[in-house]
Amino acid sequence: MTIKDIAEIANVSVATVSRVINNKSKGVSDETRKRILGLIKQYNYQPSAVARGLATKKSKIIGLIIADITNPFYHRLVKGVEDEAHEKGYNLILCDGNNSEEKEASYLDFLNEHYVSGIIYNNFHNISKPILNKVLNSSVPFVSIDSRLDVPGCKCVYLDNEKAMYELIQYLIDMGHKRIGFITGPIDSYSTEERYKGYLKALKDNQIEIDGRLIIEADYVIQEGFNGMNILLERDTNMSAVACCNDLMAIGAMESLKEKNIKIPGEMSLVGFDNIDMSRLVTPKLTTIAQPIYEMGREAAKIIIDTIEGKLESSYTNKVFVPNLIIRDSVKKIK
Amino acid sequence: MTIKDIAEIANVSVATVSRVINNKSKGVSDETRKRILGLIKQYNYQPSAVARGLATKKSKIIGLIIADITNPFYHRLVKGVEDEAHEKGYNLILCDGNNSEEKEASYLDFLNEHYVSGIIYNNFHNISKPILNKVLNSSVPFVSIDSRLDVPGCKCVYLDNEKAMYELIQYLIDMGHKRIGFITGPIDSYSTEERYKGYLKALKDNQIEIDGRLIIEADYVIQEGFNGMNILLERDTNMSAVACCNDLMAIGAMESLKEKNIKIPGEMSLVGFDNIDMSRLVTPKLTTIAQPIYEMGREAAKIIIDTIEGKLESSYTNKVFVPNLIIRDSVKKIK
DNA sequence: TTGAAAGCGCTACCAA
DNA sequence: TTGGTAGCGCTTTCAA
Repeated sequence: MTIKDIAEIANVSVATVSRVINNKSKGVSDETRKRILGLIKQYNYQPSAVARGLATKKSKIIGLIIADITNPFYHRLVKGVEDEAHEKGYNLILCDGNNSEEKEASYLDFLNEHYVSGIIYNNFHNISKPILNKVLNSSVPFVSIDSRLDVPGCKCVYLDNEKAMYELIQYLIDMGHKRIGFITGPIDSYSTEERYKGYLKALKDNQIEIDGRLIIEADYVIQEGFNGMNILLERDTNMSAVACCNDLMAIGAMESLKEKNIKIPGEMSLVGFDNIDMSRLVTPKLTTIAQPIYEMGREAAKIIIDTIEGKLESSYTNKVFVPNLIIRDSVKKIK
Repeated sequence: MTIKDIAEIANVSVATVSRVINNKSKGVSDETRKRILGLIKQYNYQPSAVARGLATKKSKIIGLIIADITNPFYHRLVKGVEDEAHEKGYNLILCDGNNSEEKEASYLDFLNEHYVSGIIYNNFHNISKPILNKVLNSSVPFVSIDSRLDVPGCKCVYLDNEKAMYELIQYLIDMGHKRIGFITGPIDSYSTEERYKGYLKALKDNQIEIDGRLIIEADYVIQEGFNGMNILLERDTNMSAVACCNDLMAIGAMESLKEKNIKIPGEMSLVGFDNIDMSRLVTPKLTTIAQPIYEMGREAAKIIIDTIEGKLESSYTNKVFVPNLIIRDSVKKIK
């Protein structure tokens, strides 16, 4: 069933049918419109998105590239993007970049070949030159989530990560901790870098010496938190607390401590970042930073769609979200 | 940059260029082929998937509809589907049906309008008539995951859920439990139904009386496990163990028990189903059933692609995977 | 308000 | 081995 069939049945031209399926307000009489709508329903006609795409060079699709679908951080983000998109009549193609540049590139090509109308991008690492060039060349609206890009025309939505980590560390300090371990994510990433800054600044502002032996770079997965804590524990650093750059690593660190029968928070305090579901289900419940991740997803989708539809106010810059400290049971007050 | 541009630059016809981008083995001399390939690279030409789609009525896309991306059960499934698809040159459109028929329908339309070549489908509930009709009418290859459909031409991949639950309950019985609570998923679903059967059969085979007050129907999320356990606890049933139809609900049940200071497994044993990551991170670590979910995803993708490419052996029926009991710390042996 | 027709970028068939 | 070209299902411009 094509537009031509409907046109023939309705005894009108395809142009007229096209006008009604595209909801053009003028150019077709109410009577004709109603009749055609009826036929469309009756014959269950669905216009080919592919043919429309070819004719218009547009689609109602937005592509969402994320680093790893296995990471619980993304789920509410995806929901947020999807809910917003769906409400506005857009569909989502979700791509798991798998933290691989090759895979990201392949997805970017795929999205372009399908004339997607916009791309929302995320990665654990800073965006690489080749990838960025691909994006810039394709000239589809692009928003980056969870990192700040200094690229003209590219909007970003992210958390104030420096502030977040600063608050978290300040909390630890307020609880009496001075020797604070730090397990970071990959350091070549905007959000990690900012969190690192927050850590350093909090220590500095409290006149606490920075000790490189307390700092470990890891990779945002449970296993790496586990390994990181093991290494930290081997170094004789006299630390009383460890801050992890995400909850997953904090949970890994927790496993490491449990394995060694080190009591949390009795002998070691621990904090995470993200407030994933798991963080309140482990024992002890993890103190962490909540990101309004669902809202961030929605905002990203909103920006993309407004851009696509030419509705984005020219004054719009980036959107920075505010962190929220969630105090639970994994930190002990020490003298 | 279109095929026409390349053809002009190369001084050949578009037909020839088409032959080389489609890797047609014959019809192009090696020399011409090499030259065109060079040009394509040089000008960074990407054929329009949309135009190809229109011309061929096909795409290299397979659609994956899942019930809820928030459920950790799906992540490895998605990875499995994706890895297999990617290796074979297909791309994935991931759709979160959100357990809503309306949303599923809308995604199905979307996928059809984009000429996807195959659809992999999952849902917590049994597939509804309208949805099934949509699928059947569209005549794209269709495989159902995690449930068994008796529809001609539709292949299914799923776990032997009855056997799995039977083993789990038998294990509980072997550990001395007789009064065993059961928190099910939505009962109008193939996998849940099978698990229910397994529960009943295990009790029966061991001459244990079935008590309806021990059984609660819930909805596969943490909160429902929590509520379910609350209700079970209010009924004076003298139960010593509870089996949940997934880990998420078991974890919710665990929260309920902890809240009431009921020791696990000291005073109440608990088992889950799925072996999601979380199940080994909670305290106590959860005894559960592992599904080879990544492999199930791969298999589903393999079937779909083989079907698309006409390579599926006509003898192929459904693929049933074997469960694996994972014994951890949440069950106590009683006399 | 309506229709005719060109064109979107490809594929595939038929001829050369 | 190559090229010409109709056609895929739609949108959009121009004319009626």
